[in-house]
Amino acid sequence: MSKTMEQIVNLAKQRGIIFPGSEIYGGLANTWDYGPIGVELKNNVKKAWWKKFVQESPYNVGLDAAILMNPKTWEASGHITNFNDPMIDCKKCKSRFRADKLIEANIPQAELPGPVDGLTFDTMAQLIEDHHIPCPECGEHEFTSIRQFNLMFKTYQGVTETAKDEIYLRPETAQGIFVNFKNVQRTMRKKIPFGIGQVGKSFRNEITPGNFTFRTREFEQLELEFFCKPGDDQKWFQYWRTFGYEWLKSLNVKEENIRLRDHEKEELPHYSNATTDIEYLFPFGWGELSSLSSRTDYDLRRHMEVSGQDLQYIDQNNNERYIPYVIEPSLGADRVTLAFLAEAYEEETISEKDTRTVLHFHPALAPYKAAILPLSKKLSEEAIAVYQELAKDYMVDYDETGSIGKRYRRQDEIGTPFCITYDFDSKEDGKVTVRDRDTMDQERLSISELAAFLKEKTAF
RNA sequence: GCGGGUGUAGUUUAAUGGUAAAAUUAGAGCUUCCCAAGCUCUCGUCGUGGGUUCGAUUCCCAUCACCCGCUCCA
Repeated sequence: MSKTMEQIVNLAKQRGIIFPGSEIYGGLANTWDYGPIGVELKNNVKKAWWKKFVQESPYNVGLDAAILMNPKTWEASGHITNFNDPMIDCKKCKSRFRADKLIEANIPQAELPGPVDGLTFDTMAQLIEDHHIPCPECGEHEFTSIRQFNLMFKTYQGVTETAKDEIYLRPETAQGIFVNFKNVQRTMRKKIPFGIGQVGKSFRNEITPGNFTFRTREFEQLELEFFCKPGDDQKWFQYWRTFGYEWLKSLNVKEENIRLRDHEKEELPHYSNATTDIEYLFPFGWGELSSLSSRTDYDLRRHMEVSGQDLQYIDQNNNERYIPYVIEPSLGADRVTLAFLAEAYEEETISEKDTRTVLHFHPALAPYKAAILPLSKKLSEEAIAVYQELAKDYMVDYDETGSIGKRYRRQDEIGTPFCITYDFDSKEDGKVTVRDRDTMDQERLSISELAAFLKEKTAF
């Protein structure tokens, strides 16, 4: 059955998964707040990532670097040059273009006064004028002046707002890893190959955010920078490519909804010699979840140049010195969370008049692992005792309001995999009924069996 | 940022230049006791700010947000 973003957004708002940001003030464009159910889901996504990419990895360790970094970082990373786009608008058809791309496409390299990247806005405007470059959309030649779009958020360190104290919110978490490469390698006594994983917020002034939490200006990344010997990069690229793909599949993302897309040479970013996106088929179309990049030694080399520090790795075995190559499998935490939400969403037809909305999350991702539902309020006391016992180890819900059927449906809508009913026999035989969200199968278990059952089912 | 569209209970929809209605949801109670049952009661709405008007949810302007398209996307 088809699903739409609208249905997912509505359910998210209705059930405490994701709310529009600052809603009582009329909102703030493209900000979203994770509600009580959503924060559990997203935390579980982050936990599941950390478990496979850091905890269980024989190679990798973790890190949590600061969002605010020395501005030199962005000079070294290339963000100051490359995150600044010269934009120009056609006055006739209102289309917008990048002035540098317009010049590249219309003027042969040889006729330019230098590389396009290095041109001033004035020179670019003059070139567009002199060559009478037409609008690619409507063919007219009537452009606005060139304006600069900086995709990095600026703020000030200290209380005075002078240019000197201007700093940026990080546009990616990766640089926090690169600047700590030496610290981590030395303190953890790591030998190449090894990786550093990090989960954290990044900020980008995207021109067009949208599609719910898919593209927002504040977002969370799941990043791994994997350092290897130059020459081994292709091998590790393949390794992490499979690893990321398998990770998604192991969390119940269907194969037909994921695809790997290798970038053409022309669309490779300046730091990369190979990039593969993992894309997911959202209700609005294919969208990038993850970008696996082979970054060569670009980042460490640039940080060496700008900082003057030696970031080379010394291989003690053969006294070899080199700048490690980097493979970066990184994921968008909000995007992956949205993908799991979209993947899990289903409207099931039970009978002619009856449908139920179900989120078929992998139990490891489910916000609540189980819900305790007493068959009658007369059984509250005993049922609450079961709830409290389980709450020590699991995120569980308790609900005694309304009919039992309604309570099942409520839990289905937030993806709780197991509903546990405490009935009139429970007091006698010490057993409860466990109902499986997906199969609707029921099983009668004692409390100790229940603990083992949940442990097995929610394992990842 | 540009063009187009939309904005009425949590949700889906009505009506109206004289301060708004239904269903559903939510809450309380009765009943039932394993899949949205029934009954009673209750809470809850004109995105925001101006203007016109005796009076604006309705007309006008601005703004904010959302949707579609474009531009962009490390």
